Amino acid sequence: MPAVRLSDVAQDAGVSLATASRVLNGSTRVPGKAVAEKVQASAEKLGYVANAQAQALARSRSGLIGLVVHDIADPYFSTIAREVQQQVFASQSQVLLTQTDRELETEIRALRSLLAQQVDALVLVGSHRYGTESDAAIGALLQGFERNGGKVVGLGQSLGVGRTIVTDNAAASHELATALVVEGHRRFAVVEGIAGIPSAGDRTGGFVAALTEAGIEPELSTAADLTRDGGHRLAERIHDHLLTAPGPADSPLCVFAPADVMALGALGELRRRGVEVPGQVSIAGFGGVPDAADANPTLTTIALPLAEMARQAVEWALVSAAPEDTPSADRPREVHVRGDVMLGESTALSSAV
Amino acid sequence: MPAVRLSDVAQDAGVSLATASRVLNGSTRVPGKAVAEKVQASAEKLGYVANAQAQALARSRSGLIGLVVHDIADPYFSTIAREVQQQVFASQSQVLLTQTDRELETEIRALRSLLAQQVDALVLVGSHRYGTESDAAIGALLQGFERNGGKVVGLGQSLGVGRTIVTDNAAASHELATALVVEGHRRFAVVEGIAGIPSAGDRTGGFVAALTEAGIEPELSTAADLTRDGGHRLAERIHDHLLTAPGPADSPLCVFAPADVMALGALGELRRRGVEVPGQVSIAGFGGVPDAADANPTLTTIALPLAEMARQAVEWALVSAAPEDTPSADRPREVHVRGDVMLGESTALSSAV
DNA sequence: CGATGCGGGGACAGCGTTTCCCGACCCCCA
DNA sequence: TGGGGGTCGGGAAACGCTGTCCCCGCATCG
Repeated sequence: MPAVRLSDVAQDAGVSLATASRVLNGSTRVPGKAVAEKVQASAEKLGYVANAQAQALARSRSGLIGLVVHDIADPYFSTIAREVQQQVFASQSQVLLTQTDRELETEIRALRSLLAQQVDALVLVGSHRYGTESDAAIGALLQGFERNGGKVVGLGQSLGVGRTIVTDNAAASHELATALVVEGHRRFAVVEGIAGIPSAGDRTGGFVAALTEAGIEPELSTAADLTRDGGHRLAERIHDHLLTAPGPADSPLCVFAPADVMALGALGELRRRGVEVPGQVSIAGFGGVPDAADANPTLTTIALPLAEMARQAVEWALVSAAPEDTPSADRPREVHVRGDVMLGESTALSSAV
Repeated sequence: MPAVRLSDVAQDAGVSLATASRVLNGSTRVPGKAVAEKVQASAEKLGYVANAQAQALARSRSGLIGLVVHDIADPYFSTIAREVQQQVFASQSQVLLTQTDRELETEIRALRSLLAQQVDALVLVGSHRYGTESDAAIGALLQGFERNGGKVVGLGQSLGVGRTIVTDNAAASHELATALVVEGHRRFAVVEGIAGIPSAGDRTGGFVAALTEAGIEPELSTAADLTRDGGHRLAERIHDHLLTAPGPADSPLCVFAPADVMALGALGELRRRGVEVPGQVSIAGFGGVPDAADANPTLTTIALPLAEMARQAVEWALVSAAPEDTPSADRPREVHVRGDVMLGESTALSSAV
């Protein structure tokens, strides 16, 4: 009835606990072939499954990786999560999934429980900027974790602790805005930065900076969540704005949503409201989720190599804690990935259609 | 340097290990107020975080829930996963995420590791049908798990073990097909059942059955993965088929993809190939993911209450193992959820446009 | 032929908690 | 004032496994 333990196997095989353990796990000491086979047979027969908790306790290594995302239903995060889980699983470890909902409190709770679970490493995707006043608690948790031998990998932006895979949000958005202006866009709407989510702010910031350089000021800046539903809300605002400020008929309003899922939501809602995209409104996103390429119109966005980023993160998360020596040359603290401007149909101008 | 242990706290507070444990966890015995506060203070001061592994070992309850999905990047699964994680986390437990990639071997490995982690419950989403020859291994694992007090919840179809939240795939698809025929569709293409994924087969099966009742035979049946990319492939086949069998101009070919993500992928690829949807081709999916409503054209699909299903699953997964008595009346082994036919623009007929 | 290795197996002490059991103390009632 | 019941804190034994140390026996070398 109760699960079969290692001692059961050892007894069945007529060997000691130590020997059974050595056989069934990758110990440095390899037992004799005959004994090994006997143990294997017993384990098989009894259906032995090692108790990972007990192993973790004894080894002080849990084989657990904590993954922290804002919202797993967002394709940006789920695309990354997919790859992370696969890689981690391939390395005999497990992924503990947590979501923050973009709430600082939730994130702290999540980190606390991950630490309690003795995760070997933490992969934080699209997180807050640590080191600022408000989230000192998180910074402290992370630093304590690292000091105790845990590995921290940030995906999307710098953490001030651990290693990070960063995209230059501002630069990419700058590039995107420039491209759009070059294409002929003159009227813009952006999403206001969201407190605690600097990456979104950086994106909007870079975008606006490029506009400023081109002598353009966004005619609308509105706040909305970085979710599909936030996109719906954004679309409402756009729609309302268009009623009061239709502008020249041949000049569509170009909307920049700092997350693809938001842009996709906006696309849907705009269409529901009878707004033509492209045509009356252009829209661009950020992230390069697979959905963007299949959308109608195809979504203009910044394409990030999400799978590669995830792989890099896992690689870092899984390196043996041993070589803690040279964090400089061949062991960079930070890697930059480029986001490529992908001009889709969603920002096409009528002259170009 | 090493993490602070309970004994450190006890020592700092000048109490015994037992007392400290009682204070810092919801024990039945409540220690004296003065002592409790002293312990709390010490814990706070030292930054004590309980070692969940050790607790699990001592309590023989890990607080871990194993979530098994085919592909977390599929919005169907990620929508469910979102809700599952939230609910589980709200109950102080954690989610261990695994993906099967629709591979039986991978699923077995995943289950094995989840069992090794001593998960309290298993939530299997869109899994295989157990009890058949090929996956007897999985059935055995699951039954052994349940016998040892683990809870098993299947989401999407019956497992033959544990409790399940089922949708009548065949009936819903039947209804969908009927609705499409009523709308005036006469030419159909379906996706062949995929070995090991009965739910997809059931869906196609129900769909085809309804067609047969209407005296219609699908003119194309093709195999493709239940993924976005499978949808792309499906679109290729459709496109090729249309070249050889264009059919009457006013009668579009209606394609049924047994997963929304597949339908969405097909939508994108068809458009890329210059096929009009609706118009030349109609397309319907299954699942009712949020993306379907924002798509252009909006996707005809069977809308499932994904969030509710997830909540029910977690509720079952978290019930205390105690009341193992009445699996009949108020504790049903199975709950059925209805899928609603949502007719979207993707299957609109020109006469109806 | 005796000493020295070495390979292979076993005993045992943890790993950090929980929990059972026991003893001490206090309060109340007789 | 003494005894009984109830409360509250501590000691210690698990929980299932790993890893260190030790021991035994055999082969090899001097």
